[in-house]
Amino acid sequence: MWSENKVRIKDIAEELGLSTATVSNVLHGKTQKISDRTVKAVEQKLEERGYIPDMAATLLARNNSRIIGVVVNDHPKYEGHVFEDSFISAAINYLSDETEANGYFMMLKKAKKITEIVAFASMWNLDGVVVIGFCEDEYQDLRDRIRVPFVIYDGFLDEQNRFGNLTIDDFDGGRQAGQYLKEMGHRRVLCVADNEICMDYLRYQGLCEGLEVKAGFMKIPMQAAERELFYQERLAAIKNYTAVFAVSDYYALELMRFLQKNGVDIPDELSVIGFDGSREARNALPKLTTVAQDNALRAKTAIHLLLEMINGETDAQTVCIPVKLWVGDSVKDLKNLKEDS
Amino acid sequence: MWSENKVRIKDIAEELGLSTATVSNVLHGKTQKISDRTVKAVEQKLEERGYIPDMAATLLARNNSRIIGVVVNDHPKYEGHVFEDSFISAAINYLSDETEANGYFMMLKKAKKITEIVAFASMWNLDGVVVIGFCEDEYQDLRDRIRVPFVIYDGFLDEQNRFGNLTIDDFDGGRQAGQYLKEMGHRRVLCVADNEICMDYLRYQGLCEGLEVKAGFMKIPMQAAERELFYQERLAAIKNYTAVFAVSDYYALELMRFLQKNGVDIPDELSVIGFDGSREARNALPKLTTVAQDNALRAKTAIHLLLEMINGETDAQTVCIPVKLWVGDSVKDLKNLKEDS
DNA sequence: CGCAAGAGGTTAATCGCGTAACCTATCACA
DNA sequence: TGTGATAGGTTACGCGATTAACCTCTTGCG
Repeated sequence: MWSENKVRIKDIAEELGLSTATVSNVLHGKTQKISDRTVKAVEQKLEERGYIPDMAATLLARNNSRIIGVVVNDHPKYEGHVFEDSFISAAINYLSDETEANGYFMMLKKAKKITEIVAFASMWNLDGVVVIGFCEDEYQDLRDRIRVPFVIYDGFLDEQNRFGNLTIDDFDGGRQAGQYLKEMGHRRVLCVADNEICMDYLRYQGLCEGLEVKAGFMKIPMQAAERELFYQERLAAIKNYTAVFAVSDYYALELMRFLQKNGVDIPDELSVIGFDGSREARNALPKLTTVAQDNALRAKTAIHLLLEMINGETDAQTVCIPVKLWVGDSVKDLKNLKEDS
Repeated sequence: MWSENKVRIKDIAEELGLSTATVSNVLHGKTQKISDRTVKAVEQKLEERGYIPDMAATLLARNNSRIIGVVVNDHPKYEGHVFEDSFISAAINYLSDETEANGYFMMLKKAKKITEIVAFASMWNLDGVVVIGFCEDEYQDLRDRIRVPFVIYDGFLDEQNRFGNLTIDDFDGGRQAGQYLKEMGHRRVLCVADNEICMDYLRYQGLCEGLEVKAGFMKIPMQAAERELFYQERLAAIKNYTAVFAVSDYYALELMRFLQKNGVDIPDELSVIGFDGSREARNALPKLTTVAQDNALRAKTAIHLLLEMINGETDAQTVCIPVKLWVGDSVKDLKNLKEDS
């Protein structure tokens, strides 16, 4: 119905009076036992006929698929929009490039449960999986059920090295922010987070270390709807500080907008610093200074770790990705008040 | 190495002393010729052993793949970040949901050339393809080379109905913006666009129609680097208007930030209205009023049109998606100066 | 002269599933 | 008693590619 039929190895072989094995061997560079003339002839015919391998047949015939699955937790908090999240979409973008660069295909999927990942890996004979956004016990569960290696893209500190696992150095990120704020002359700094454990607390501790003085800590509500009122009630308290460090760009930008709406000039009256290095941070007014993660590096590392695990070259291990401060316009220089530009 | 081996139809059949054909028929609901006892037994065993079909084998055995490809033009202007673009990532998100809801798989790919799409469709036996971001002659080329139906996600007006093609009603979008501005008492309105043809011009014409008066038109440079200076030189001219309509949220937000940086209050001194309904618009300060596209509807329509084409139920045709004004805080009410909250 | 060792292939099984064609036993009915 | 329908399956091939095992013809060499 649409254009002519698909070209198969068999067609190529028949047209040249050869067997399919020979054509297949040429395709895979196993030309030791084939004369140069034949190789040339096959290559030319393949080119001429525009041969494209059938993946279904290829997958079925060999025992590795060269497909890597990327599975993202379709968490309710995203309300069905996971792939639009800036961290996730960056992950997808870079993972796509990186799998392709290594000669693999990527298959993308949202999942709510671990069993979906297992089924996904099984049905497509995935060589490995990158998982994003699940929690620790789910990963333990996954480890017991799945038959291929996987890497946790947004992992956590795990001294036992149970998983292929990527983390960032949260403490160092906080420290860099703290040190920068100190250099800019800030001493009264508030840390804003929605909990006081794990990575958020590491970031806070790093902040204090960098500042060389203890920062304030404010635990904000998880529910977006509650936060506006929460901030409203604490506006005066917040204005007591010269700078606010939020544990994510999301919170930083939200707070920045709240403050601006309430007539607080950023950074003149209050400095704000975020964490993530999102595009939103770079597009904000003023540009949000933030502890930036290198998403490209993270994806590269994830795929390389996964491939090594697939090839049995390495065991499950936690790899730490460095972070680096990105300077925008949201932090005021208290020490050095001459302006440039 | 990782957990036990995969369960095949053959295993199920052997354990029950049946043939694989019977198991396969149960799996596909072809149970007319199978006794209830056998059906129950098979179903139970499938459940018990956790059978998951092998897609490679399935694809190979039947002549449709139930895979839909989504191919996005990896255009240089995105600098390798296509999947992070807000329009694109929304498309991916909704298309993923919609393919799954219809029992299809989605395969995602960046491509630079039409031939990559053709090869992609061929190697995976795609049933159909959704393409995003290429231009008209490329689509014509694609039509001649590909063997399966495709739908253009971000299409254009095409009276000849040569393609499966989605457009929005650009004229009506402009009209809605114009009408709203008129209701808000604006008469001196400037339209900002980077060209004066096609959809941008339709939006401009719609704007004038809605306003019931001719709007100004300003063609801005394509190059991001040039625009700041361009605006700077025309700041006074721009401030002569009471409202600016930009043909995209991207331009609207960029202009809004520029104006704010230059001390112009939005919307008190100047109103701004955008086009697209992006997340950035909703998160801006002030929230950007914008002509919103319904991305969920677009994806749903794209998949339905594609499936109809796949099933031969419909020919290639252009489908128009309605747009609807989303009211933020970036347009001042000039007529009715009493404020509510 | 006879045998081994390449060179240059070919044959045929296999991957897991789908499906058209075929088989067999039972029962009804003229 | 023979015939045909029906229920309840089974057999066997094909999908397209990979690959181990197997040919056959030269040529070299003791």
